[in-house]
Amino acid sequence: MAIHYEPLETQSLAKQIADKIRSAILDGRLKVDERLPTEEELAVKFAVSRPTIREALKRLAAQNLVRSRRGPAGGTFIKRPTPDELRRSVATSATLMVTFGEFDVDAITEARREMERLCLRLAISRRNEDYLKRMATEVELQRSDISDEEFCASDIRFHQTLVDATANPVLQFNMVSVIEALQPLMNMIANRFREREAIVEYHYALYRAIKDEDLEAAEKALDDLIDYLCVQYHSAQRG
Amino acid sequence: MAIHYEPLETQSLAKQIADKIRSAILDGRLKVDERLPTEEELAVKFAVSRPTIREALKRLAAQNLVRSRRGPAGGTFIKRPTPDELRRSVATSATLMVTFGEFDVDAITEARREMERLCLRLAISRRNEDYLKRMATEVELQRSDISDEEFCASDIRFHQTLVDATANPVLQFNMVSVIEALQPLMNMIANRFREREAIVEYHYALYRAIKDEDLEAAEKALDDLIDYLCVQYHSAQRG
DNA sequence: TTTGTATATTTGTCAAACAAATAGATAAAT
DNA sequence: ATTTATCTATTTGTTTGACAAATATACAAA
Repeated sequence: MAIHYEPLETQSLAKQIADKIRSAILDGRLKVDERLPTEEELAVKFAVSRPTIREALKRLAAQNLVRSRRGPAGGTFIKRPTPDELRRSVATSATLMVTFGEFDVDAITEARREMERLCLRLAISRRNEDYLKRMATEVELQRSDISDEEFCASDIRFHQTLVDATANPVLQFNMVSVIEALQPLMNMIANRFREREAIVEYHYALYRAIKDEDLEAAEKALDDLIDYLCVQYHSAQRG
Repeated sequence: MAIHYEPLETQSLAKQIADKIRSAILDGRLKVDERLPTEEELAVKFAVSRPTIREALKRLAAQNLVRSRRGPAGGTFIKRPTPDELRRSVATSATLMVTFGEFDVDAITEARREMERLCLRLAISRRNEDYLKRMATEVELQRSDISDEEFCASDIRFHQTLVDATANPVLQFNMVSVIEALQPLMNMIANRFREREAIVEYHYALYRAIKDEDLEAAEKALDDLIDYLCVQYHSAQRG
C-alpha cells in the first residue's frame, strides 16, 4: 500500500508572512488606514531580511490590501479595496474561468438568461428615468457608425445599466462576471454588420419594454436576444 | 477654479513589470506551463535588478498566475489558476464588500432569495439522486450535536450542494459570493439553539420539496428560511 | 541495474548600501 | 509677518553581490 506523506510543503517565508498579515487584515486585527511598522522593523520582527518583507508586502499590494508611500510620514498602510477594484478582480477571475474552458457556452448563456431575466423584473418594478435615459443613449450610440470595439463596450454598458437599475449592489457585483463571461462571444459576432443591426433592435425592444413596464415583452426581447446570440455562435462554430 | 492635474502616477518598476507580464498571460501571448526566462535574464531584459523582478513575480504569484520551482529544471512557469482558487478569490472579494459595508443586509437577502430561487428551479428540473443524498446528509448532521462552527460550515455545504445541483458552473461560481456574503449573518444567529433548530427544519422542508419535485413548496421553504433569517437579524440589531 | 555522488542551475534569502520622495523644521527674503 | 527656499530626517524604491537550498542530470561505484 502506498503511504501518503504530508505535503510537508515548506512555503516561502515571504508567502507565510503575507498570509499572516492578510488574515490579520481580514479578521479585523489590522484596521483600515492603520500603518504597519516600517519594512526595517517588520524585518526584525519576523527575523527575515528586508527584501523578503518587501516580497510579502507586494503580494498584499497585488490584492489591493495595502498601499505604500515614501517619506517620513510614509510607510505601508492597510488599504480598503475599492468596490471597483473588487469588481475588476471578480471580472478577471470570470474571464480566466472562460478562457480556461471551465464555462461552456450553454452554461454561460443559461446563467445569463436566468440572471438577467431576474434583473429585468427588479428593474421594471423599480423603474427609474435616469437609467432608462442611459440605456436609450447606448442604443442610439449602437445605431451610429462606431467601431466594433466601441460597439462591444457600449453593449456591456447597456446591460450593466439594466443591472444597475435593480438598485441591488449584490446583483450588480455578480452580473459583472456573467456579462464579462459572454463578452468573447460578443466580440466574435460583433464584427458583422447584419448581426450588429439585429442586436441593436433587440436592445431597443428591451429598452421599450422596460420603459412601458411590460415584463412579458421584456422577457421575450431578452430571450430573443440570447437565442440569437446562441444561433450565431453555433453557426460560426460550424462555418 | 481648481485645476485637476493628471495623477502623473509614476508606478513602481515592479508593478509595471508585473502588469506587462500579466497582460501577456491574459491575452494569451504567454501560454500555460510556459517557462519564463530566469530571474537573472528577466532582470537584464527589463533592465532592473533581480529583487525588483522578484517583487513583480510575487505579485503574479499572489494572483495564482505563476508558480516557481528551484533547481536546474526549475524556474517560473505560467500557471492556470484552478477553479477553486478563482472561487476562493471571488469569495474573498465578496467578503470584503460585506465587511466594508458595500452590501446592506436587504440587498444581500434580496439577491440570495432571487438567485437561490432560480437555482431551485433548475435543481428540480435536473433532479439528481447524488445531490439529494448529500443534502440529506447535511440535514442529518445539522440535527446532531455539533459546534456552531460545524453548523455554519454544514449550512454552506447544504446551500452549495443545492447550487451544484443546477449543473451550471457559472451559477455555482456566482453563488459562492452570495452564500459567503450571508455568512456573517448566519454566524450571528447560529449560536442560539432555537434558531438552529428552526433553520434545520427549513432545510429539511427544502430538501423534501426538491426530492418531491414540488417547486411551489420548495420556493415557500426558501422564502420562509430567508424571512426567518431577516427577522432574527433585525431583532438581534434591536436587542 | 541500482545506488550513491558530484555538479550545474535556478529560486530563496540575506546584507549593506544608495536613490528618490516627502514631511517638518529652519533659515532667508520680501 | 508672511512667504519662500533650503536643509534634514525618515521611509520606501532599487541596486549589487553574495550565499543557501533544492533538484535535474550525468557519472561513478557497488
